[in-house]
Amino acid sequence: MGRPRGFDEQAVTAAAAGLFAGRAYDGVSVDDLVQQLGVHRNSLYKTFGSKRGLYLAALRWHLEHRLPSLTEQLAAGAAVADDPTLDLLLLAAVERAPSDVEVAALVAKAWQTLDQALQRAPATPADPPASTALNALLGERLRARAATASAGPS
Amino acid sequence: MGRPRGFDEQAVTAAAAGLFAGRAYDGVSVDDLVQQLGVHRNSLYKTFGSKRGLYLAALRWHLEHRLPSLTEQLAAGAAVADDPTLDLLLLAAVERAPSDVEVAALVAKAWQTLDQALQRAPATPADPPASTALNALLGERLRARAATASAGPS
DNA sequence: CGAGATTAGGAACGATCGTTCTTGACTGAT
DNA sequence: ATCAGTCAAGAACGATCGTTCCTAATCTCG
Repeated sequence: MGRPRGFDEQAVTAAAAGLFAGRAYDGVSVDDLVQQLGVHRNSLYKTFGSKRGLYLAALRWHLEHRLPSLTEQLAAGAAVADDPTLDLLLLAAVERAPSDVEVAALVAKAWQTLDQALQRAPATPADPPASTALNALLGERLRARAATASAGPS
Repeated sequence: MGRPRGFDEQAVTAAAAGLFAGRAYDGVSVDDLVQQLGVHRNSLYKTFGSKRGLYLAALRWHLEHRLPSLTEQLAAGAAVADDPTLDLLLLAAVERAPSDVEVAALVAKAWQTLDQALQRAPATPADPPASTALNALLGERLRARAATASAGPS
């Protein structure tokens, strides 16, 4: 009953995550989302409730669909240089988590998953804390991100 | 000639850095700055030119005045858990640097300084790349920050 | 073929953003 | 004392923010 949806909710969610991985939360306006995702304002608000709702959905989607394969790659020792999932997590942790408990919870869960995956990496002789491997990875990605300044001041 | 300035420019710069270390750039409004710093709008714009000007001044000030002592502590092996300088750097690197080449340059310079300081840390038997120590430190601070969710969603 | 329901399209809302302007109070040098 | 120059106080600006509302267009089902 009623007109069918003209967009794929999952595709939109994933695309939104791409935007949120590139710029800060406040740097992505609803107009940007409407334009880049090709979905109308009304549909966005009907489907996700609010900008924050879309953000949370995007974060959740990435954590659920992309994080598993990412952890596999990491556990296999592969270098994942520019995975957008890491960027999304980085931004979520630094910028959103301190002022949004729901984001903080999602980020904490992601850390947990990644820690477990990295601990089963090619064994090190000593026994480092479970977190050191992920810390190093995050630091590395953080620096790589800071080095990719593309646009002008504002 | 003229009425003397009613505030200490360095103190204001430092205080502004404190605000920018706590929230994202877009999350700190000019009204916030005016209110928290106790300096009038006009004075801020007269002194720093713009919000971005104040941000850059704050970042530069912290890098020039706080980073040296921070590197000393780090080189001495001290644990600097909650230094606001690190938070400011973290936020600058993740959120501002990708879209502001000037911030990116400052951040890169800070990395360089910290790398050198950390490489002279209590010698490790092997010879890790110069960056690994800092990477670990950044990762650690990143996670600590994400875990301190205080305020509600919005 | 109509009801009923849900979408797309786009204008419009109040709030807040960064920035500028106007006015008057204050200070230091002449 | 006077004048010039700076600062303080706050109103005001246009732009943009996230969100809502209204009006068709378009689909499914009886």
